[in-house]
Amino acid sequence: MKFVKLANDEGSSRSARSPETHGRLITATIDVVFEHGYAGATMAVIAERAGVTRGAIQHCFGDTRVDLITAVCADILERRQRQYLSAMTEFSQADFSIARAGIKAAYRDPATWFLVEVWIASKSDAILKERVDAYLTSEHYLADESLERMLGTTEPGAIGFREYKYFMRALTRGLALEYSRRPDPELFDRVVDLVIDALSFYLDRVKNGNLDRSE
Amino acid sequence: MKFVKLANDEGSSRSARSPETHGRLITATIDVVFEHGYAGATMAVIAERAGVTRGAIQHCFGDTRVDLITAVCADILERRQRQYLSAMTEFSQADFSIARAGIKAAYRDPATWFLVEVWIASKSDAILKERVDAYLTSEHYLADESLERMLGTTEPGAIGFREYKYFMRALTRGLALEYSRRPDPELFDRVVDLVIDALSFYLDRVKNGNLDRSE
DNA sequence: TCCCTTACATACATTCGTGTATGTATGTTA
DNA sequence: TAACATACATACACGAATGTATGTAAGGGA
Repeated sequence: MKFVKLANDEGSSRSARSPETHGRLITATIDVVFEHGYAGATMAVIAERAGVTRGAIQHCFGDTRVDLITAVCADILERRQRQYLSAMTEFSQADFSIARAGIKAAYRDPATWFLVEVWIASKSDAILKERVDAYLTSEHYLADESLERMLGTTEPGAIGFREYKYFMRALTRGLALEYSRRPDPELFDRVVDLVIDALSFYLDRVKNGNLDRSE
Repeated sequence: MKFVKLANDEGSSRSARSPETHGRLITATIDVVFEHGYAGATMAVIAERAGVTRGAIQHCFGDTRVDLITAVCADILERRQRQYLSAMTEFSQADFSIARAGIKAAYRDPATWFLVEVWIASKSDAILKERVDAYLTSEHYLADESLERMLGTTEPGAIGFREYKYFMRALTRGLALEYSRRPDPELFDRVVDLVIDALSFYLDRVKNGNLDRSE
């Protein structure tokens, strides 16, 4: 039987195509989950988005769907660890402007919502849960640690710091959810600005004991 | 063939049981979606949770799964409209303490997360989307209107009010997500308190032009 | 008391997605 | 240049969930 030539079959040589296919499958997976949800991210849909067939997925990431999802989670975590390390060397003195930029970057990143979708799905899929739980937990810790560094000036041991971290997580994920429905970065960036303004102002006053006339 | 007697077959008379079954199926659906996600909320699982068979669902809510989900959405919306109306008559003068209570109640309500799950699922299911979109939009408007009434003192027309509403939505949904993973009301209530404290304090100062020494 | 409607329970077919196996073409190396 | 490994494409079987149809029991009105 004859094999139809696909779009990615032009230009690059065959042997050099594997890493590219690998990368395209990962971004395709994230994008499809971002747009259609985990349940809508079928192997066939992902393969079509990447411009390959299901066989390519099998070859690159293993036989099962969970293998693919797990690989994508690992890739995201690895990327974020690198980002975190480079950010840490770049900013020696942490303050609110870094947290501001961090949240803005995080809620827009389809990978953020991808991880949420995977986590939700893992609630009803024991096999998936077993495979990805370590990655999700690591990302959780990474985000926490990152926040502690970004907000270092507000004293991690201080009262309310744990609530603070949970708030940042909830806000980021809530914005990621809204963003997946309605990608309006300008609006959501203004939301982040408003909230960070209020929080930094409030925390600054709390530290200095200037809370008179508050509601 | 012989029919096995089920648990709900004792006590109440047969004709009086329908409204009860109806209600139990609705709460079962919400709970199962809350715990297992939309994909994990199978007809069989929902029926088992409610203590009936799939036939009961068919009889009460129609032939398809979308019929059931739609009915639950309608029920939630109706209930929230009633809550909204009673809350509006109860509090003539709105302030931040009402918003505080409203968010605390909303993020804990499994129905909040149910609606988010349904909305996510509707992204990859055209038929579901067509049926529930009106309800989701109505709930959106209801929440917006409710917020405007609760925060009436901060002048809806003022700058940043739209950002304010989106923030409340993102926070509520983000907390609902965290809550579905880890039901720790005390922790999340403290998060709400922290944020509302900061926001009310900040907005109060903005109104009075007292923003010196802010970060 | 007979019939009819309500309120379910049960059974089966169809579909859709995955898991698995196998086929094909190209670069590479001996 | 022949064998082999890589990098995919294709085909099919199986299972789970849904959609659909039919069966059964109990209460109420004529």
